[in-house]
Amino acid sequence: MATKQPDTTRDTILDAAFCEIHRQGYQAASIVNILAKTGLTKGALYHHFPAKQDLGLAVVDEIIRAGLQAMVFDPLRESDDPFDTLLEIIGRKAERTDLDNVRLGCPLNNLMQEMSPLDEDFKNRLLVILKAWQDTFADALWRAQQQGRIGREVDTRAAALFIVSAWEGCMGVAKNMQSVKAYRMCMQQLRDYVAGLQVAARRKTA
Amino acid sequence: MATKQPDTTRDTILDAAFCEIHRQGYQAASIVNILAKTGLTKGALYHHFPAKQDLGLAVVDEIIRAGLQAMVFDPLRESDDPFDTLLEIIGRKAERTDLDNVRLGCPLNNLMQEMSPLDEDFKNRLLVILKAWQDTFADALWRAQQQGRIGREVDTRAAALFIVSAWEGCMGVAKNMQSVKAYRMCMQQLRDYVAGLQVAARRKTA
DNA sequence: GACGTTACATACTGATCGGTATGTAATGCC
DNA sequence: GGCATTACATACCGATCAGTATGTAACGTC
Repeated sequence: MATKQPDTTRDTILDAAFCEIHRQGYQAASIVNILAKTGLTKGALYHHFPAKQDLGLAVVDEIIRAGLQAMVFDPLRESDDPFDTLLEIIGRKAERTDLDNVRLGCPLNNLMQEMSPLDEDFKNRLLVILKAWQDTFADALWRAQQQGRIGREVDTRAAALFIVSAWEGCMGVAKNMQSVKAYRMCMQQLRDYVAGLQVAARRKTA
Repeated sequence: MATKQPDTTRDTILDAAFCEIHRQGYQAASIVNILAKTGLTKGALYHHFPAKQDLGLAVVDEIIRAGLQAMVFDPLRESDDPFDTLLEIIGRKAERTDLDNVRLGCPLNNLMQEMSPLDEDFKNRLLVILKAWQDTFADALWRAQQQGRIGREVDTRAAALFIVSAWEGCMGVAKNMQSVKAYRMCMQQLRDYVAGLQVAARRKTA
């Protein structure tokens, strides 16, 4: 490091923190471990982040949320053919996920499971992402419905919530199995479910 | 406590440990917290369990696994009408789940997400439960298929894996939302998916 | 009813944690 | 080019952690 570059330093810490939190979870993530990866010291970290929680929340906002926004939310919102785009996103996600992704799981889901019952701030930040995800899917399904691609009887918000849930569930189970194959099999089932929305009226089973 | 009852003491510790782990996660679960709930001391705990990990694994085997066995696995395996029983289990689970259940989430899923990448012993024990779950569902679907209740084109093992995944995903997402309503909505979608297996041939979307 | 064993209680240890107080060098501004 | 201010580094602190060493009382066996 030639000179002082505070923005770069901050990003370095943020990236290392994301990595450590992704591997160990937030609570087990060690400040000294994070710093060891960066070659920096506590002075640098606590200059940019007042406390460990601020670092964790910054990871949520600036890495996890931003990543989902770029990979899923934006493409879907900007698509003129949201139904096919949704199917494509699910399929591509299944294809591109490798063993490392499966091993560590979804960062969003990991943090939700760990932190939601323990910390209100985390819960609220994560909830914003989750709602945005559900809203994005619900909007895509609603537009698909307007386009006549899926049946009018489909409850788009319920379906959107279910897709997000199943999506995270697939990753969670595959993570425990440490199996890319299981993940793809599971995501294929989800894809079939979504594809099935476009044809037949579902029987009422209440 | 009148006299010494080693089995009772062990169960007391085990129950308190389950509760603490369910609330805090395994790593954040504090031995002293567990003991504080029981009124016992470290001497008692480390007499019955050589290390914290043994306590955690005992919770997995003797509480989580045994609970699922009694609530889900056994009823489904013993049922002569596995398809309706499966639908009933899903519906009853959605009905009986209250805010406390949603807040803390599924103990199995919590531990899978937290411990699978970190500890081989935990991963393997949890994997046994997950496989048993998938196998139970797959067997139920297979028998339903033999009975002509669901279509011959259904991949029973893939569907079973998906049901388990979506089940856990519903609870995980509802946990973050802290919403029983969202959980029930999500589980209803899962129920619809399962119910949908019995009628139409799914279109191939490969 | 002595006696070895089981079932605990008490007191302590080293390691690690997040966080802080303080020092210092680079930077931007005039 | 002095001079605050920013951007770090270093050294340290109290709290908490899992685990252990030791003591002691109840128990089963004869």
